[in-house]
Amino acid sequence: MATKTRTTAGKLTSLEALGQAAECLRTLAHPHRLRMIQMLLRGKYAVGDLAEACDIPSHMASEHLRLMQRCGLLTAGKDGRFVYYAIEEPHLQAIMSCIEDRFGKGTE
Amino acid sequence: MATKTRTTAGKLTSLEALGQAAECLRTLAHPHRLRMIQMLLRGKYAVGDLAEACDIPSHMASEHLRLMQRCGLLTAGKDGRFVYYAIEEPHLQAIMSCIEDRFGKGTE
DNA sequence: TTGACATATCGTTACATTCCGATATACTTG
DNA sequence: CAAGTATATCGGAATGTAACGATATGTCAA
Repeated sequence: MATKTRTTAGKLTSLEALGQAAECLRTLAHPHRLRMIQMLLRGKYAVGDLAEACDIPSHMASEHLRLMQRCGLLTAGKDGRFVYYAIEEPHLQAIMSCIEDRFGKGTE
Repeated sequence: MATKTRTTAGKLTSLEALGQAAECLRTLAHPHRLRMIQMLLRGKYAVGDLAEACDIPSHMASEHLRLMQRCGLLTAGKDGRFVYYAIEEPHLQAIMSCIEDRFGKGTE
């Protein structure tokens, strides 16, 4: 067997916990969902606004938002006939910063 | 249509770029691959070590590592009959910190 | 060269996800 | 109440992904 070179030790996160993390990351890993998160990190938008920004029908936006809500990434709140989702997971800002740093914030 | 409340403005990342980001995140989003990355952030391990830590056959570890290499997350280097993968994407440390912060580093 | 080991690739099967049209619910206004 | 709008849910078709056994390549040591 090969050489194990321990440097910074410390316990590893359990595979079970990593499974939960993987579930969140998989939910995050969709271009339309990423755009919705990027928008919600910056302002307040209803489902229809997010759908329009992604160029998809609003019933599909609704499903994407539901998935993210189920993972605890977002929360939902009604205002009249509009539904506003908001960022719940605080680490989303850091992760989005990584993405913007690597893939660009949009050509100014 | 609903009210758009612009707060912090700035251009949005293109859907194309977000598609690439989503591809990377999808590759990341697997418990065994997350464990491999967590280990490689801390030390040097060969394929067999990573496979053993994930309790999977080494040919499957090899495939996971290949996927991560294709996304530019890892690089590979041979040493004799061993192959050592190493972190290439610098943001992996920040993302793993988010995961450890939310899901735990392992019970001490 | 032979045998043992480390890693990689191939082909298949089972399962999950995405997308879409159709339909349903909820709220507002006339 | 009826009509219009915003959002949500359902069912199926197409596609993608994970896991596995079998097999292949490459390296070392005798």
